[in-house]
Amino acid sequence: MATFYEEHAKVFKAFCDEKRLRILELLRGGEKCACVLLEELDLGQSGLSYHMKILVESGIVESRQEGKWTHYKISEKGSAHAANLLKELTTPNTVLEENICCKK
Amino acid sequence: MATFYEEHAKVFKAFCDEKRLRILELLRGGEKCACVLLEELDLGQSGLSYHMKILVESGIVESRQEGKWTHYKISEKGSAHAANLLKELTTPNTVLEENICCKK
DNA sequence: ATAACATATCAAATAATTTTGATACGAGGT
DNA sequence: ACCTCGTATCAAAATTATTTGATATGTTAT
Repeated sequence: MATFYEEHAKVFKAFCDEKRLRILELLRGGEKCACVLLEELDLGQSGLSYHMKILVESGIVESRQEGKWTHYKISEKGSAHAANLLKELTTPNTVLEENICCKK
Repeated sequence: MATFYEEHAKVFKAFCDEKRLRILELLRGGEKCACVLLEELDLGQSGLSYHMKILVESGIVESRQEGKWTHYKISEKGSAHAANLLKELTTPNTVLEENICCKK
């Protein structure tokens, strides 16, 4: 199917998984480095890395490298984009098409 | 993991799948019955039913029975709830915790 | 250069989701 | 009551996502 469905789906993947929701909850408290997230979560190192990649690709989280550490935080821009997208996806189209259907 | 992560994840599952995004797009044009959706989509009858169930359970779509037909439309209430939730999940917590981390 | 550490990537195993076809259920028409 | 039609449910197969452990990459310190 067309590529922008994929793009949109990717954004919301951030919110579709319990582990990722937990991570976002932690990041609501401010920027955190991977080592801190690891301590708080029931996840192995590679598992965390996997989820962080999905979060970053969704645009909801941004990462910043500082020496050997990677810091993550919620992206305001990404969050705003997701919010706009959600609104768009659930708002009636301007085109007023009448649904003649199930004639009976 | 705790049950309200599941609840939240369920809401956004609506937007995580390309087929469902396509369905929502169709529903943006107004209420549609399953038979119409079936014509427009590359999906079998039971497949459509499967996705509609997920959409309804997310709260984003509501269904209405009319004789043997089921009509679906986007739920304003459900959409608003999702929008609020998204905002909540991406807005900094009030608690100003400082992250002493990676001391170096 | 080497060692130690933080994180990323890979591949295999496991689990969850989606698709598909068969069947069941409920409503309307005869 | 019986048949037909629209939709839902079920179970099996196919696909995709997640977890796990091993290894690779890049950074800093010695």
